[in-house]
Amino acid sequence: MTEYATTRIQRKNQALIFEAALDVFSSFGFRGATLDQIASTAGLSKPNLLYYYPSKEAIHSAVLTKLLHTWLAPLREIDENGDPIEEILLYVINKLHAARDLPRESRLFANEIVQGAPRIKSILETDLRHLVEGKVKILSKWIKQGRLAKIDPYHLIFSIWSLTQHYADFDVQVQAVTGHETSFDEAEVFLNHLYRRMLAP
Amino acid sequence: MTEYATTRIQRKNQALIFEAALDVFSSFGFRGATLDQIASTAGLSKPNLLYYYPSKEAIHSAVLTKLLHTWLAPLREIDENGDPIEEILLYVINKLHAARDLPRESRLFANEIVQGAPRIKSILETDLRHLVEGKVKILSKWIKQGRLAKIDPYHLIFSIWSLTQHYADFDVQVQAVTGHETSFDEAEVFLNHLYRRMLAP
DNA sequence: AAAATGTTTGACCGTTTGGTAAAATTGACG
DNA sequence: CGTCAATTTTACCAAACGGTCAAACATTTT
Repeated sequence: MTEYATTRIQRKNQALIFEAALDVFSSFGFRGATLDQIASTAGLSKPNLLYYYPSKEAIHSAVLTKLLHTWLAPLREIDENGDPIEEILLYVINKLHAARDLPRESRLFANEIVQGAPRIKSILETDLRHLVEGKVKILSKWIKQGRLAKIDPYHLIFSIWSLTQHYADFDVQVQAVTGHETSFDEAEVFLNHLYRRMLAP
Repeated sequence: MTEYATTRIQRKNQALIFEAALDVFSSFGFRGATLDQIASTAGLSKPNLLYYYPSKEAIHSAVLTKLLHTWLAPLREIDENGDPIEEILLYVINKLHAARDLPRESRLFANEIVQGAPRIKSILETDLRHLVEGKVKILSKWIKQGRLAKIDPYHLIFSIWSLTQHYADFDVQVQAVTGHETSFDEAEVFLNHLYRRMLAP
């Protein structure tokens, strides 16, 4: 580790740690996760874990920052030149699929944010805020052009986040209430109806 | 405490503990909360706290079960004999106001559920499930009568939960993105538009 | 006021937790 | 193969944690 290049072993173990940390942090939150748990999930000893990352905070921070980009990717794809309703619906469906395919990532952020986002608040206030601002401008333009219903664009984005991530973050509740595995197909039909109806100018 | 009647001091301290526990558990989750923190928030010593409740689990459980009823009250109010859309919108607005006025309660459950609801799963699978089942029947009837758009009633209820609780549970994110205190008035306008549009038959 | 009951506290305990030090082991490479 | 760096392990530490106990203090009851 004194050199700058990463060795084969480093790459392997960092990948193991990343997977394990994502698993454990997303299941139990920062405080609820323990280094022993992450270490044993990764198949390493605790001191070996701390050979790669200096602290629990460092692991958590590394996982969060690495995933933030992935997590925000669908929003970036909203295209100013596309059809307003189809662009938004594409975003909705992409987010829904992300909730289905990446539930750990969703819960990782949910855990962090529901507890006040102490470790990523600054990122939310800068990167996320700027990204949203840019997309809000596009949405506002579409509304002004009469191509979209007159709705608050911020709340539109919040609604997409909450409706899609709900299926990942509160999956236990969804399953407890319905009595069966969450049907993302049903959810897709529902959200499709909801957004087409509400967005029509 | 050997008698069954509660004394003046017991009532006072139990109220203090309840408030403190709600504060701390809703902010940090079960694992993240500590007895010392709850005790000092309540203005009591830790052994004194444990004089009233036998364990941390017991405090958490007491708070959860006591609040569950309050938390589910708005759903109970959906009236079979009312106007479908107005009944649902009343529920939406009631839930939104609950998110505004009782954010700690919202986060308490959010924290619990996002981590797999280990301590209330059985309640979700029985009480909550039965309650929702009853309301789903009403919604289904309304749909069959053509008084409501053809949507999945389960997902309709999930959508209301997620859209309203989002403003309490992910408030830091909402504030980080908008740059100002959450406007529940704006949210109300938005949700009113959303549900009227999507529910119209 | 004395007795009985209810309440509070300080001192303490065992376990878990995040983290460290140094020795032992493994791997890379001329 | 030998050497040096990279990796892993064993043993350990201090702090924080949930919880206990017996003694001290209040309050109510007789």
